[in-house]
Amino acid sequence: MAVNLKQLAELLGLSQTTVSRALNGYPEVNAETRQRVLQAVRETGYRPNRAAQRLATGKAYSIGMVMPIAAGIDSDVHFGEFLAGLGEEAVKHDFHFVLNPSAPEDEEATFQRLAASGNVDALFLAYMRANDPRIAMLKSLSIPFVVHGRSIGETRDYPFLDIDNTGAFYDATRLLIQLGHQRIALINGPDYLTFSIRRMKGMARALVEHGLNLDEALVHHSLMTDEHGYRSMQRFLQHPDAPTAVLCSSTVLALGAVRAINQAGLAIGRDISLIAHDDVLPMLKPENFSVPLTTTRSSLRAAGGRIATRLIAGILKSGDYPDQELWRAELIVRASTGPAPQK
Amino acid sequence: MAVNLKQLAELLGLSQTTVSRALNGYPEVNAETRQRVLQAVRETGYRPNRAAQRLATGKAYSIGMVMPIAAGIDSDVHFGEFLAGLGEEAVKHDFHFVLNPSAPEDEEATFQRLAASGNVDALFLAYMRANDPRIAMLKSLSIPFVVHGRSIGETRDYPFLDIDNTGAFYDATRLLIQLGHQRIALINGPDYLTFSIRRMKGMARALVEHGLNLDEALVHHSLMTDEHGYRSMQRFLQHPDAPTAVLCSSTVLALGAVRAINQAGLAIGRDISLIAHDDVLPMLKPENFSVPLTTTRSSLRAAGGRIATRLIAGILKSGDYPDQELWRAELIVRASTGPAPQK
DNA sequence: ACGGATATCCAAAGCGCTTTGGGAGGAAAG
DNA sequence: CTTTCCTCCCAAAGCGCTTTGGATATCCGT
Repeated sequence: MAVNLKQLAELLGLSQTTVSRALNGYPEVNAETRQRVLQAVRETGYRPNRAAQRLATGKAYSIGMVMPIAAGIDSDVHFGEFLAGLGEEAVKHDFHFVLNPSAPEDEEATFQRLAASGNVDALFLAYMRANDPRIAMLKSLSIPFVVHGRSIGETRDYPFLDIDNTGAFYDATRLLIQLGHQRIALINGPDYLTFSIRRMKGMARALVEHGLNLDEALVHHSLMTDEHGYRSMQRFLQHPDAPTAVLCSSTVLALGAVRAINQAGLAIGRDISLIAHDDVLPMLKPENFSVPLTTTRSSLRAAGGRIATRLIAGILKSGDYPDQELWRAELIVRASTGPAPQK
Repeated sequence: MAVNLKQLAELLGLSQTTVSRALNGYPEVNAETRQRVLQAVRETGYRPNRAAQRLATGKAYSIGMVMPIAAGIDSDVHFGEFLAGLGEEAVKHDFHFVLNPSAPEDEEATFQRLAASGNVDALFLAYMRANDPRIAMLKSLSIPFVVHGRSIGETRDYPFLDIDNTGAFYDATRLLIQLGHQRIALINGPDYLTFSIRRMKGMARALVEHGLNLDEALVHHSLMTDEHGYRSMQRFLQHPDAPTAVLCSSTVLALGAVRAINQAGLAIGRDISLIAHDDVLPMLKPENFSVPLTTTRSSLRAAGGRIATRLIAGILKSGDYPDQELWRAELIVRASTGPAPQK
């Protein structure tokens, strides 16, 4: 049924060499011939056999990732969404995954095994922590990798894709300050992850620039579940000098926060303003909240896709992508932010 | 660095044929010779090249799965845990994954593409629903598969691994009845998934056998998050004729339920009894609950591993595993169940 | 002692692709 | 008109494994 290179070459009256070259973009083939080849590919539905390519090129055509087995990580919506982006893109290029579950303490060994197995061409790393030791490890492994996020307190000489968390929360905070808010709270992700650290930093910077200070009592760190959002918000509302605005590190947290606010009988956007970071989770759209949410937006799925793209391009040496990318998050103002209520 | 078959054969003064046969368990090789070969493998650390094996055998050495992109599925802890089991086992045998994210409406096409790609030797299916159309689809695809769970209202002629959900909740319910409980509630998973359906059935059966009835007001279906557990339990407690015992379909649900009970000032195991189904999530152990939880236990991770094992054995035609398995869940009595309180 | 099993082993032919090392033919250069 | 240089194409050699189709040697019964 499926044709192979040899048959395709015969069909065209060409040699396998030429057909192979035409397909792989080598220069020493006539433009017209190349067109004929491409046309024939379309007609026959020819797809190169990956196993043969692997054997011939020594490439594995697959990317490895260590799946962390730890509380609140593999389990969370955000991970699934990111994985979806990665998977979508990988499948397009007919790339495989090697998913290696590993407890944090074995991670190092797992990476090494994976790299040594010859079964993956590249590795992927996420959930960056401050001074993350895994980066040095990966560098020593002589296998390409991309990290999602950035470490803190490390040299910056490794490939990454991150969003400008500092900038996003700086912008969000400044918007709130401009609206007159003085008491602003933060419901953040786990405190050891760098994105949380940076978001808090962005917020603090904006406050300081406007002569305000970050009140530590108004900052909560936790796994990003709706439950934690609910509890944090409840506690904030009980605070003697309750905040008039709150930043959430995820729409999932915001979900819980909104619930707490409603329960307290307050009006979002009037009594209290809310801005959430939106990872663009398909089942949780900020515009569908009862009061549409002002957000800093950056798609996690897109990030997953982009990382796959870069990893694959790196393996195939096709296309040229920047080694380090910092995506800006868009600040999208909706109804959940309004002027600070008068005392 | 790494030796290949040829080198290994030379080293041993044998032909590649013989070495290959020795390794793959063919009979036409002297026992002593085989030992020598195995010894040499140990010494050299020889590992067959998977790409070459793929090419020679036509097998892909990888298993495909469609990752559902839908609310409360890919996102949940249970999925992660299951995936971990699958991944662990697959990696042991040096198998790959092809993770194909897909929205429910494209699932069919995704499966077909995956099967046709020649990139996977077997498929895996989960989140069974009643009358699940995907089973007939997979059967028509002429590619081996195993489903996790069972459909309802379908012929039973397909390979599956399921746990005896009916039995588990039957047992749990009977225990509660024996303890004198008459009003028993159920906090269940989504109502369209077969495990939920069966658990409710098991519960109903036990009740009926003891002259009791399932009160529909005491049954909630929802995604299995701690939040939903909390809310359901809260509502049950407000019920005019509140239950004295509750079954939860997951320890995650139980987490929320326990919170609601504590908040209401009730004592677990005395004022109200609780039994949860325990998927053996490493970060949520029933014995670590403030009042250790009585559970029906069956490890999700083990199920993932077992499915990988079966799939792999099927591909390799090594080992003989039953085509259909129904695992019993163990009823483990801890402190959360006690005699029904006197009115 | 001999034909025929039986037990072990081997050479060689693929699997489908990439890549090396030319070769033919025409254009540009001398 | 020869020499050199491109341009475009091809034959063939792998990549590392499995598997077919024998070989060779041993051992059996008769």
